Amino acid sequence: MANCCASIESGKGRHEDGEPIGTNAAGEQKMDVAAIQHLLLERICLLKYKPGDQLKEAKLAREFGVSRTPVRDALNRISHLGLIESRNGVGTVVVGLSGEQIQHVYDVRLELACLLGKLSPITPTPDHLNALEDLLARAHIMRERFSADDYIAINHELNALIASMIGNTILRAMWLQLYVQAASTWHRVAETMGPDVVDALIDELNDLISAVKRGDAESIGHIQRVHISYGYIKVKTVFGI
Amino acid sequence: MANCCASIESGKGRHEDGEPIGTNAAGEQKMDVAAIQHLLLERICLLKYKPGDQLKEAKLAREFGVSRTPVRDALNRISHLGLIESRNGVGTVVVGLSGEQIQHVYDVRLELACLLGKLSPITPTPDHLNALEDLLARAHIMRERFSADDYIAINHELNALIASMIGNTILRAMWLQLYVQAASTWHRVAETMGPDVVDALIDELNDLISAVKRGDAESIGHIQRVHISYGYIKVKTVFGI
DNA sequence: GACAGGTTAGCTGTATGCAGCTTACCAGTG
DNA sequence: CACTGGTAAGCTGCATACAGCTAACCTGTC
Repeated sequence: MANCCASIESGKGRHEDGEPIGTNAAGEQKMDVAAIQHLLLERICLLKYKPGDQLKEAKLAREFGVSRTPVRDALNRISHLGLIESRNGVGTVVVGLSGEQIQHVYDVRLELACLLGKLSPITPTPDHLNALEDLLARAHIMRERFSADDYIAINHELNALIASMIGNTILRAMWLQLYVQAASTWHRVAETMGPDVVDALIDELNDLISAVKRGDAESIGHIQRVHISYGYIKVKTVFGI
Repeated sequence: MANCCASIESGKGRHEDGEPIGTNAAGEQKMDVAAIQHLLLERICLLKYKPGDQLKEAKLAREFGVSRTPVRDALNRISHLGLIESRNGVGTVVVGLSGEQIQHVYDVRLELACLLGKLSPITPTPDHLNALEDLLARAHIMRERFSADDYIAINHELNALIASMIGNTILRAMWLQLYVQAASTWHRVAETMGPDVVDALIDELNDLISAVKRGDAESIGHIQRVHISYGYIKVKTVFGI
């Protein structure tokens, strides 16, 4: 889970990869395209790759123990999200969405949240409840001692949990897509905000747990909407929109 | 526009492509990945490729005058739509969405339609009006003498026109994605329905023209919603949902 | 004639070499 | 010292050969 040896070079510091920096060269097992795709997206969401970072096909290929082809395939499959951009002769860079695009993403997320409970929601199971309470416990721990990485991880898992309650497969796919598009921005904002965001997260988790206990799937979307709106305001402040 | 020599083999008839059937071998100019991607999607929407058809990378590569690599890239970039499926050793086939998936697509489309006028719509220009009136004229001509291909083409262009009035780029992308996902199904239904659908299309175009003349961007989404609902009912009848 | 098993054709997945394009770097000149 | 021009390194885009897999076909047998 805690993969700390991302194959990446940040911004300016072009320090000529001298082969084995942190990557245990032959230690990685072969991954297929789907796994690579998932991993790359996760690294973008979790800020292991930040806007401006350069994703080099050859280096990723070495890390994953495959050739450039599967890596290229994975990059192509996530290209439609607008989070990476490949330019011939230059490289493939992670791009941050423009202020306008962020606004568009959030505007749509606010509207889609209301649909979560409307379009064939999945009734939460005890597993869902347990997962939520686990996240709440972790959030409480973090309240004592803030960690941006932990906050990001909890937020990430929470989103996956919410998505698993969306019965409409198309809506779920869009929900996940919008999350991915917003995640990098929001997490960078949350980093700068510090512990303040934890309280909001705890409030949200408490609301969600309460709704799940009542079996009130309808409310989950609206709780999400509140949380998204909260994040939107913070994002707007930082970006001066 | 009227490209009638699609590189494709339908269903069973595996008639051993003997090189030059209808494809002017070297006549095609080189296309880049984006163009190939656009063309493939259009062919799926316009029923040049129907569910069950096999898209062979090598054959497409020959048609477009490139190697398999750009074709594979294009296929990868549209794979997230769920309209094609590649299986090792078998081939890449066009897949029709399941009944449930169609339902999900239409349920979301109905909701998104209401947002068209809500999230930063673009005020229609005289160009939009002219385009709509052109489509209406073509629809009236088709009323005399029905042509499934013409109906499909008009519907296709209309959708692009509507999309061009969506200011929120994210919403526009989703709108286009949902159209592509629904297009193949709806157009196959429309084929079987025959001339009946033309009257509905004319009604819709008249409503849209009226709204555009009033400068009523808000209404466009709701007119779309009515039209989508009309199609949904027909689709449900055919698919017995 | 029906059926079982091997064989073969053909497809996608992968690896790899080459071409084209950018950019950083460095030497030469004012 | 500032600036310009050339050069080289490195990246993605593309082409191609090969490996692995699947399914259809054909032959031999009962």
